[in-house]
Amino acid sequence: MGVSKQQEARQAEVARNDEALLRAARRVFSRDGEHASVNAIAEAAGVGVGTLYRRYNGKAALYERLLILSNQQWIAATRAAADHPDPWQGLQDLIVQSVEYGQGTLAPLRKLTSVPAQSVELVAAADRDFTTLVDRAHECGGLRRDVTATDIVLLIEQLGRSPLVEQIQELGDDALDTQARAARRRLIVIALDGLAAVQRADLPGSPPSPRLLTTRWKRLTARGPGAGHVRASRADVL
Amino acid sequence: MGVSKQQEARQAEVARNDEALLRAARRVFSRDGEHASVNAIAEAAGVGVGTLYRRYNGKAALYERLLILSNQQWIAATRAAADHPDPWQGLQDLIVQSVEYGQGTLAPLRKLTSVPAQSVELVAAADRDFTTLVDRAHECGGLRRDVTATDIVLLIEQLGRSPLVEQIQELGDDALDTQARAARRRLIVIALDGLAAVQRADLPGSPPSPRLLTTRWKRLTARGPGAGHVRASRADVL
DNA sequence: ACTACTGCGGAGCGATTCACTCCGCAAGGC
DNA sequence: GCCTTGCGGAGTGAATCGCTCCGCAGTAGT
Repeated sequence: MGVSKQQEARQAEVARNDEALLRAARRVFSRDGEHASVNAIAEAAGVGVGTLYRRYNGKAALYERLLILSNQQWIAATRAAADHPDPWQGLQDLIVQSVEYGQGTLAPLRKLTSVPAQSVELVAAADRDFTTLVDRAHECGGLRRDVTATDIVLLIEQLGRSPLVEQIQELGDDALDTQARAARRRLIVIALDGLAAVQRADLPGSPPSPRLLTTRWKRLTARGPGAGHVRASRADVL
Repeated sequence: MGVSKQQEARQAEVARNDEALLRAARRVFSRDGEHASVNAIAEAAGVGVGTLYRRYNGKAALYERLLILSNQQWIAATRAAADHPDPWQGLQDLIVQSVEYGQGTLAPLRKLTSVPAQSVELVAAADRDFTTLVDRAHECGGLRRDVTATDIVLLIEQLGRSPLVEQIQELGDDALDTQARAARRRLIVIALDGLAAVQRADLPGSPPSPRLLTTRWKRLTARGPGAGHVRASRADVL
């Protein structure tokens, strides 16, 4: 019954694999929608498909697990926001947090599974809390009055999927990834400023490099020597 | 050589088919990215695949055509915006127009084809015009100073793909589609207000119906009688 | 009435990709 | 030496892919 240090290390590795799987699954499901394939998920997680199927009964089960986690995130985030002394600041934090988590990005896959009934009532309650929070943000003078809770939910969904971040993620360059996320953060702040009733703070970080618009068109796999030069241009795509 | 009225009517129908094809192709490519299939495009356009292949050599050729049209839209839009007497208003119009056109949404398919060289230089010139426009919008006091041209391009791409609009489009309900687009328009205005240096106008239209969040989960095809009732809930997906 | 022509839908083709199974391997415990 | 645990990925039939091609409907010409 004793648990050796090796066993602990092994279990830790298992847990890391599991987390990588869930993270990769969320990314691929979000990016590819109903066309997401288990092979793509396993590859993105850096594991074999066998590992995926040892933990989940199939694609639908994995998706359902992600749904539950996402619901939990929403419930926890609304609760935390409601506890914030300043409703408007609490709402802003909630928006940033939810956008960066990708709240709402799993939507197009609902054909895969039906609702996990275990959390549907909790989510409904969280939605009510959220509406209350929006009302309080109105009353405290922080949130502009012509914006509704529905507007904000739509805004979160709208910002959750970022073409820039998704495309740059495929390049696998961590530094670039950080830049892309920082660039999106600026967009979020712009939107938040659009939500504000009054004053305005500076945009965070330094301005995004225009290279962000071109670097992502680089090929993932360098081909033979001499053919590796690819002119990147926004004109490639639009 | 005389052209009869029937022939004219026939050609008009052909032209309508062609436009439906392009419109559907843009929608499907934008929604499904690299997983977009020609069958899906033809079905969305309401034509057979044969009709698609009579006009285009293949998927790549169709995509390339869309790229060229998109480039032309960008070139024309930047030119028009540069001609606007008020740079800030011209920029705002450009943003709204480009977002609703879906400028930037074809990006993930670049593997299909290489750049259509015919317009790459024109696009580069349009990009320069755009940067100039942003500078002028800064100088005239309309655009907040810490926002760059890159920020705005990213913003256009970010708002171009709308989960709400895409999902509701699949329902095929025109009235609902109009509502969804109006709701997105509000998000655009919120973002534009976040870009503004000073004052602020009211959000356009009436607030979006919360039903927008649930209606889109309805099944597309009603099943047998008695099984048609589907509880729609945001909890289904997040 | 008959033929020629045009634009069309979609059945069908081989090739590819899908979700999923299963087996051999590596590494530590006993 | 043998068992257990966790793993990667080749292999499976089924489904879907891009694309071709044929039969059909409607009109013009004779």
